[in-house]
Amino acid sequence: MTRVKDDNKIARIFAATLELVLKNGYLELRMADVAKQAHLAIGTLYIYFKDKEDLINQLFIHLKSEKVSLMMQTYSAHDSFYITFKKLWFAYFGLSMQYPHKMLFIEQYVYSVLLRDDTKSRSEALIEPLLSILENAQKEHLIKDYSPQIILRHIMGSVLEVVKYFHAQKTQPSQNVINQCFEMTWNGIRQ
Amino acid sequence: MTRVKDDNKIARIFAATLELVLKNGYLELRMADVAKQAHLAIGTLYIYFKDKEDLINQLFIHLKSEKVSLMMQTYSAHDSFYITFKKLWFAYFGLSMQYPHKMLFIEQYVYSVLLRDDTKSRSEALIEPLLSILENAQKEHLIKDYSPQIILRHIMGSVLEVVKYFHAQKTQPSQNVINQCFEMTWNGIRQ
Amino acid sequence: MTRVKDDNKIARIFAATLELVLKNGYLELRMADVAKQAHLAIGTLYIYFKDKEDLINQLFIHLKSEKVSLMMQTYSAHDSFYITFKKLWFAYFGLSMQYPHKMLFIEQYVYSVLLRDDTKSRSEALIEPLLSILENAQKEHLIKDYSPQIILRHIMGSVLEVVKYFHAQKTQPSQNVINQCFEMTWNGIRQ
Amino acid sequence: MTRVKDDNKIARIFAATLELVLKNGYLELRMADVAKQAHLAIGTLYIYFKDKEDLINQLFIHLKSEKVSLMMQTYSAHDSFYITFKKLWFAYFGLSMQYPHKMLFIEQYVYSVLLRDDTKSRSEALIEPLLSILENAQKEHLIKDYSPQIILRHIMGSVLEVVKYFHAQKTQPSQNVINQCFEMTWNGIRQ
DNA sequence: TATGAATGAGCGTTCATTCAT
DNA sequence: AATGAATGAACGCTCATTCAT
Repeated sequence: MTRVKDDNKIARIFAATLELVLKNGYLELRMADVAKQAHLAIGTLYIYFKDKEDLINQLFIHLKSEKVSLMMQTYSAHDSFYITFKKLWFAYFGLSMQYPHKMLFIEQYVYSVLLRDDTKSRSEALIEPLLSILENAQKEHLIKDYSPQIILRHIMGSVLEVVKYFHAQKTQPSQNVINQCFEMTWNGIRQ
Repeated sequence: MTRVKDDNKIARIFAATLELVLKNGYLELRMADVAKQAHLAIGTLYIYFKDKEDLINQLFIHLKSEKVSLMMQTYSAHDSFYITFKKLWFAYFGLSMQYPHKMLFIEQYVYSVLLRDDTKSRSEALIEPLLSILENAQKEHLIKDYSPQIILRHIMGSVLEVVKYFHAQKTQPSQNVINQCFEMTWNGIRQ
Repeated sequence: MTRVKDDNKIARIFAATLELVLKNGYLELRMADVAKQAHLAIGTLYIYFKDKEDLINQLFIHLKSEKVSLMMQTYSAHDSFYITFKKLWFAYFGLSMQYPHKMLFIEQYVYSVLLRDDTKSRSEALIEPLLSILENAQKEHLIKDYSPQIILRHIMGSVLEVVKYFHAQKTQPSQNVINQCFEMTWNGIRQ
Repeated sequence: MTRVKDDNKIARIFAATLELVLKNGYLELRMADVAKQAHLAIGTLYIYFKDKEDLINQLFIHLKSEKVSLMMQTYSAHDSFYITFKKLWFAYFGLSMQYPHKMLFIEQYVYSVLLRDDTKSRSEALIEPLLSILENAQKEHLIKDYSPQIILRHIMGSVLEVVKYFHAQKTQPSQNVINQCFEMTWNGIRQ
C-alpha cells in the first residue's frame, strides 16, 4: 500500500504560505520559500497543489471559513440581536487588528484576478450565516431594511479601512476609539 | 531644435497603466504592455518614469489628487455642512461608481508595499481639505467629535466596499440603494 | 532521491566562460552564451554561480590557483635557488605560452573593477609560496634585497608582455629567445 | 558657408572620454555621459565619431602618440645612451604612476578586441622611435643584442605590472623603490 | 551642423514548473 | 509519494544609435 496524501502536510503548507504572505506580502511569495518554510521539497508542493494559483485559492477558502468560524464562535442563541451584533463586530474588528495582513489578504484578494470564479462563489456562501443574522434582525425591525449584502459591505468596509489606517500608522487604536467605530456602525444601521 | 518632450505622453502612459493594472492586477502589469498600449517604445517609458515602481507611485498621486480635486469642485462656502457633506459623499460615491478602476486602484494600493513612504505622505496631505471640513463641523457640534481621520476612513471604507460589491456583480445600484448608503453613513457620524 | 549536483558542470562552465571571455572579451561575454557553450540551461548557471560577477571571480581564483599549483609542481627542496628559480620561471613562461588565454585572463582581470576585494585578497594569498622562495634567496644574498612583491611583479610583467606580443603576432618564440628573456630577468634580480 | 567639423569639439570629446574612463573604467563608459561631460548633445558625438568603437580607436591613437611624444621630449641628442634610457624609463614610469588608468587604458586595450587592426598597426608604428634608440645602443654594444621588440616588451611589462601593483595597493612607491625597479631593468638589458 | 527625444534589440536574472531518480 | 536539480520562458531595464526638428 502506498502512502496517501497527507493532511498534515497541507496544514504545514497553508501555515507556511500565510506566514510568508503576512511577512512580505503576496508579491514576495515564492513557491520555493513556501516549500522551505514548510520543510518540504518543492516537488512535494506540486503533489498537493496543482500550481501557485491553486494554492492561493485553497488557502483563501481556508482562511475565510476560519474567519467566519471564529466570528460565529461568539454567537449564542440566547443573546439579543444587539449583543450578538456587538460580539460579532468586535470579533471582526479584533481579528482584523490582530492579523491585519491575514484580513487584508482575505479582503484584498476577494475580487482580485487571483481568485477563480468557483472560489469566489464558495467565498460568498461562507458569509451566509452573517447575512441570516441580519435578515432576522430586519424581520424584528431592529435594523434598517436595506439589502443585507449592502449593510454587510458597509460594515466590513468601514472596519477594514480603519484597520488599514492603524496598520499603516503602526499604532494601535485605544479601546475608546474602537468603541467609537462601533457606535458609528451601529448608529448607521439601527432602526 | 529637437522633438520636445510631450506631456501628452505622460497622460497616455497613465491611462495605459491604469487600464492594464485594473484589468489584470499589478502582478500582470508588464512594462512592455504599457508601452505598447501607450503606443511608445519601451525605452520612452523610462524617459518619463525611473522604473516600474516610480510609474505606480506617480500614477497613484495623480489619481488621488484628481479624485480630491473633483470632489472639492462640489464645494461651496455658502452651503451648510450637511449640504457640503452630502455633495462630497455623493461626489465620492459617484466617482467611484463612474471610474471604479481608478478608485479601486487608489484604494488597493494605498497602504501597499508598492508605495514609497514619500508617496504615502503626499497622499495623506491631499486629503487635508476633507479633514478640515470635518473639523469645522465638529466645532459646531454637527458631527461626533471622533478623530476626523477615523471618521474619514469609516466613510471611505464603506463606499469602497459597496462599490467593489457592485463592480464584482457587474450591476449598478439604484438611486434608492445609494440613498440608503448615504443614510447609514450620515446616521453613523451625525451628532 | 533526485539528480545530484554535478561538479563536472562547474568545470564545463569554467571552460565555456574562459573560452568566450578570451575570444571576445568580458564586454562580449553573455551568460546565455556561456550556458549554451556548457550545454546547460541558463537557470542552471545561476544554481552554481550567484551572478555574472561571481562567475568571473570564482573562475579567476580557480585559474590562479591552478597556475601556482602547476608552477609549484616543479619545486624540489633539493634544488639550489638558481635551479628552483629557473624551473619556476620556465614553468611560468611555458604555461603562459601554452595557455595564453588563461594567463591573459588572469592578468587582464587581476586589478580590474570586476574583481571583488575578497577575490583580490585570496589571489594575493595564493602567491605566498613564490614570495617565500624569493625571501629565502634574499636571506642567502642570492638576489637583490628589494621588496619581494616588487621583484615578483617585475618578473611576471616581463613574461606576460612578451607572451602577449607573441600571441598577438600569432608566432612562437624560439628557445633562444626564451633563454634571452630568462637572462634579462635573472640578470635583473641576481645579486 | 556652413560650419565645418570643429577640432576643439574633438578635443573636448577626447578629454571627456578619457576622464570618464579614468574615473570609472571602460565598462562604465556611456556615450550619453561622454556627451554631457563634453557639453555636447549626444547626436553631435555621432557627427564626429562614427560609433563608440571609432571613438575608442581614435582616442587610443591620440593617447599613445601623446605618451610617446611626452617620453621623447626627454630626449636630447647630446645625452649618452644610458642617460637617454634612464630619462625615458623614468618618464615612462612617472607617466604610468601619474595616470595609471590612462596607461592601463592604453596597454590593456592594445591587443584587445576593441581595437581595429589598422589601429593596432598605427600603434605599432608609434613606438618606432623607441625601437630605433634601442637598435643604436645595440650597434654600440651597450645593451644585449636581443630583439628590440622583446626588450621593449620586457621593460614595459615590468613597469606596468609594478604600477598596477601600487595602484591596487593605493600607495605610492618611494623614490628608492623606483630606483630599484630601474636597476632591475637596466641590469637585465645592459651588456 | 547641432540637438536630444525616441527607439528597440538585447542583456542579466528570476522563479514557477518539470522530471529523473 | 517525495525529492531537488534542472529548465527556459519571460520580465525589467539599459544604452548605442537614429532621426525629426
